[in-house]
Amino acid sequence: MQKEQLIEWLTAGIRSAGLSETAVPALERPKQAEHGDWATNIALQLAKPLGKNPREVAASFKAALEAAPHPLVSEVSIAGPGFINIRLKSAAKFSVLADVLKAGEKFGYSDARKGEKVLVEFVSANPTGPLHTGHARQAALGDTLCNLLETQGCAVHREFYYNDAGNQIDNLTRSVQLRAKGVVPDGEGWPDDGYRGEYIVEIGKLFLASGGDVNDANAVREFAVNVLRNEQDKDLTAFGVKKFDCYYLESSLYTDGRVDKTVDGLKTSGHTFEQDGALWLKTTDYGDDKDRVMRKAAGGYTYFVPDVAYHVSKWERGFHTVVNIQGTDHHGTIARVRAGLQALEVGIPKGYPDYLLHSMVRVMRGGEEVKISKRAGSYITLGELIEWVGKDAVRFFLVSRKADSEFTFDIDLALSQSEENPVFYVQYAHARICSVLRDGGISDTALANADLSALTHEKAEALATRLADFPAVLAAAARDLAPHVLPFYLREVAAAFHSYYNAERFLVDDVRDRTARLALAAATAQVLKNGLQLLGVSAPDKM
RNA sequence: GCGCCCGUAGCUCAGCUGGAUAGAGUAUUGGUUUCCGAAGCCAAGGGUCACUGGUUCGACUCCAGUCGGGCGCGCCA
Repeated sequence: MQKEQLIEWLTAGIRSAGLSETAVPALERPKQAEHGDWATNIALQLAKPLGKNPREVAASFKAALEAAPHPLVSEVSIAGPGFINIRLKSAAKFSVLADVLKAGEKFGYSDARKGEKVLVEFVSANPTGPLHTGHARQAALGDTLCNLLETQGCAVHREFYYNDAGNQIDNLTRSVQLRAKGVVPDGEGWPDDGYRGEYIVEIGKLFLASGGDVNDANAVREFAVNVLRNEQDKDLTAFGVKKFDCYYLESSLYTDGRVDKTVDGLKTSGHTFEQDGALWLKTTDYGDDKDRVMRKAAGGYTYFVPDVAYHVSKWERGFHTVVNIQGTDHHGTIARVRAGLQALEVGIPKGYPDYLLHSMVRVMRGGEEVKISKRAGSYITLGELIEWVGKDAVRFFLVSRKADSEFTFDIDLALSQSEENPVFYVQYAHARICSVLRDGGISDTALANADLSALTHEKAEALATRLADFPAVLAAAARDLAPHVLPFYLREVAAAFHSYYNAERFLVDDVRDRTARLALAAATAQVLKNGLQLLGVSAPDKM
C-alpha cells in the first residue's frame, strides 16, 4: 500500500539524516487539505531528544528526503512548528481507482491477520422475552465487528451464549403457567419477579392450543423457550444479522463436567477458601474489589463459576482473541471473570477476554422518552424499532455511535426527516452513481482501461484520496473494536462524491474524459457498497 | 461510600498512540437546476471542549481534584 511505501521512504530519510536509528514516523492525513496529502510530526518528536529546534530538525530531514526523491511525491514542505507536509503527484492519487475496480467487492480487504481465530460473543439474550433495544445495539455492533474482522483475514466465530440453567427460566415457566390459568400479574400466587409482558399470555395461549398440559412444568418450559428462541432468531434475521456459528448453552457446562473441572482447578491452585458455609474465590488477588462466592451455602454454584468455565472453553477451543459484547451494566463481571481465569493458572493472558461494552439505548418519540412496549411489558423491542424506521436506518444509527456513549434514538428524526438521514444520504450517493453508470452505458473493461490522467479536478482528487483510505479505515476499526468509524467514513465518501458531482459532469462528449470520470464514479460506488455491506445496510441501485 | 464510563455548537455526535485555525450532521439564514437523480451542492452565523490546577515546546486528548449524569457494588444472572 501507498502509505507503507511512504513510511519506509520517510524512515530511510530519518536514518540518512542521522536523526534517529529507531524512530518510525507516523503518517496522517492533515486536517486541512491545503496542507498536503500526508503529514508527519516526527521532526517535532525528535527535536527534544536531539536538543535541537524542531524546524532545524525538519530542515535536515527535508534535505535528506529530497536527496532521494520518491516517485509518488511531488513536494515536501515544512510548516508550522515543524510539520513535514507531503504532496503526492496526481497520478499517485488516482492509481487507487484501478485497484478498486480490480479488487471489486474485495477492495479494502487484507490478509494482515490471516488465520487468526477470533471468537465474538454477542446478543447472548436469555430466552425469557423478546430482544430489546440493547440487544439491537449489540447485534448491530457485533455483526459489523465480525464483518470487519473478516476483512482482515481473521477466522471469525460468532457465538451466542444463553442461560438455560438458572432460575430465570423457572420464573418464565411459572409466569406462563399462571397466565395460562388466567392469573394476572400480582394476582394470586404471582411471583414478585414474574414476567409481565403480553408475550407471556400469547405463549400460554399457543401452548394450550397445542394441547399441552399447563401443570406439566417441563413441557411448558420447553415450549416457551422454543417459542422465544424462534422469535429471537426471526428478529435477528430480519435485522440482517448473519447466522451464529454456535449457540452455547450454559447447561452444557454442567453436563459436560466443565463446571466441576473449573472448581477443582481453582481449588488446586489454592485461591479458594471456605467461609460461612460457602466456597469463595480470592479474586482480590487479581484486582477484583472483593472476593466472590463460588458455591452457595445452600448448595449450587453462583453464575460466575459457569462463566469462568465458559471462557476456559473458549480458550481451549483455540480462540486466543475473544471479544465479548455486553452492556455496560455488566462491566462489574469483567474483573471477576478475568480473575477467575488467572486463578486457574493455566496460561491464559491477563487481559483475556476483550470486551466491547455498550450503554443502553433510549428511545425518543414525540419529544419524550418511550419506555413502555405493550408487547414486552417494559422495554422497546428490536422488532418494534425495525417496524418503525426500517432495518437499514436502525443498523446504521446504532453503529454510528461509540459503543460506550449513551445513545438517544430519536424515532421522529429517523422517520419524518428521512431525507436528511445519514443512511439515506449514503444510499442516495450509491443510487445516484448507479443511475449515471446506467446512462453512461459503459462496459467494465472500458472502465478498467480508463486513462486516469484525464482526471484533474481537485474535487476528484479529494474523492480518490478518500477512497484510498478505505483499507486503513477497516483495519483500524477492526483493531480498535470501533465499528462506529465506518459509518462516519462512508458519510465522508458520499459527501466527497456529491461535491464532485456538482463540480464536474460525467457524461461529456470527450470519450477519454468521460471514461475516466465514470471510472471514478464506479470506484466510489464500489467502496460505498462494500462499506454498507459490512454494516448490513443495503446499497440500492435506485431509490 | 467505593469502582467503571461519560460531560465538545441550540440538538444528535466525531475528534486516531498529545500537534497546525476543535469538526460533521441537524436546526437557522442566504444562494444554487433551460444540462447526468435538488434525498444534492455552495456559503454564513453558532464553542471559556463542564470547572480548577498540574505535566509539556504544545492538552479536547495525559495526571489530580471539584461539579454534574449513567451504570455497577447479591451466597441474582
